[in-house]
Amino acid sequence: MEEKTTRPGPKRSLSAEQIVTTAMDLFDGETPSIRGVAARLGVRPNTLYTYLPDRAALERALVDRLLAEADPDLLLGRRSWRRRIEDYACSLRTVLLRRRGAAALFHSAPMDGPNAMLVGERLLALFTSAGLSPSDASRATYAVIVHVLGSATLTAADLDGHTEEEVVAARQAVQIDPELLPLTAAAWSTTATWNTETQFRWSLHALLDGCAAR
Amino acid sequence: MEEKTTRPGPKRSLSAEQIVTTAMDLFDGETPSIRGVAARLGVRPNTLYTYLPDRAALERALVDRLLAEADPDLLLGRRSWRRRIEDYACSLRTVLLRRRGAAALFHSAPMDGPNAMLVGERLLALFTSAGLSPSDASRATYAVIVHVLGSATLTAADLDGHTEEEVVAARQAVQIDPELLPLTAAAWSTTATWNTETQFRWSLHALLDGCAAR
DNA sequence: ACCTGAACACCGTTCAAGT
DNA sequence: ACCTGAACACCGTTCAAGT
Repeated sequence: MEEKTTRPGPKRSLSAEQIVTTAMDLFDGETPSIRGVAARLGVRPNTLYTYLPDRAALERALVDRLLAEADPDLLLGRRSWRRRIEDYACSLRTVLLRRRGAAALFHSAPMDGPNAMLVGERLLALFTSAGLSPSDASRATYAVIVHVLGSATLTAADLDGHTEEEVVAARQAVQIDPELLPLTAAAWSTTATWNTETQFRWSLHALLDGCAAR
Repeated sequence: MEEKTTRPGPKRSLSAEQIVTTAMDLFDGETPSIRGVAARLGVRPNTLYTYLPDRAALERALVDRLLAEADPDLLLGRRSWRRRIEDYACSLRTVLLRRRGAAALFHSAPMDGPNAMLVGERLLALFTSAGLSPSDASRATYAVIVHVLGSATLTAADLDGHTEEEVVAARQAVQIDPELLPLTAAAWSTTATWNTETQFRWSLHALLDGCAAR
């Protein structure tokens, strides 16, 4: 009677949770594949279909895990509403950059899991406390989500396993013809740092300024 | 002597341009595949490797075509700098939503083609005209790019072939428990419209406000 | 110089069969 | 109830061979 973990079923050697956990350890530049996860678990690919309807279900579960890994509690506490949003946003960015291929998941899987809803609720609370109407708070919430995911995805693609320093150095080395693209050439030292946390914070800051002004 | 199209080579039945053009017509929810493009051209998959080094090259070419299709000339003219940015941004969003699977391309392929550079230069000019320093103009440019691509990608995933109206109606129908998520429940009528052009314009507007305040 | 046949190492998914 | 063997319909890519 003590070994009933979730349901009576006794023969079950796996679980959906275990599959998702295994998949979380398999990020390496690609989204974990059904066959890859099965191989890691020492099982045939089609075995996973006992626990998951399809690959999309795995992806949705991974999305929710990643949101939790960034620690939604960073949205609580007594720091300013802006600080709390920035802290969670940076944490999520870090999580998505550490697990290569994680950012891309958010663009094929809907964010409707429990952690997504929790993060949404807390962002709404923060924007409401900043004086926004419920409707504007909702719009601001999505604006922040778009920024974090869009930025993390582009940066993940650009890093592609290299460090931030390497990528910035490589971009700095590019020569822009000042005849053809004068402004691009003039601003290139900044443009070379587009995929850094500094840029991420700058644009998030600008976005929050614009939202707060509503 | 009149049939030399680009180079002397006489036997060549294809060209990289033709391959990319064929791929442009093949968007349907997935990124066009090497094998799919080859089949459409009535040729074996490996034939394409005569013209393209790999799939990544095809994707980079498609990204630049899509940027051009949105019409970078919308960034010119005598409308206000904000209007011009919003017009091009909305146009690019429309292009990316019309060609299903197009938005996802931007997250695997670098934006370093001629049209990407042109769009960048023009955005820099607009932000400079708004009073930003070269460095801030560069940061604002990337913030806008992140917003447009992030937003278009999330919306493309959410639409998945359905119309905006259908998706909004489906989200409106979702019931949120006001005990568990009071703010989410209260703001749900707005949250249901996250993937609309109205939301897109709202958050772009907020972002531009924040950038202009620098 | 260009195109192909054949192969390699992958995918997600289905379905009938075994235990 | 769970797992598997075998198969299906796909991928991108390589390489030796044909023209």
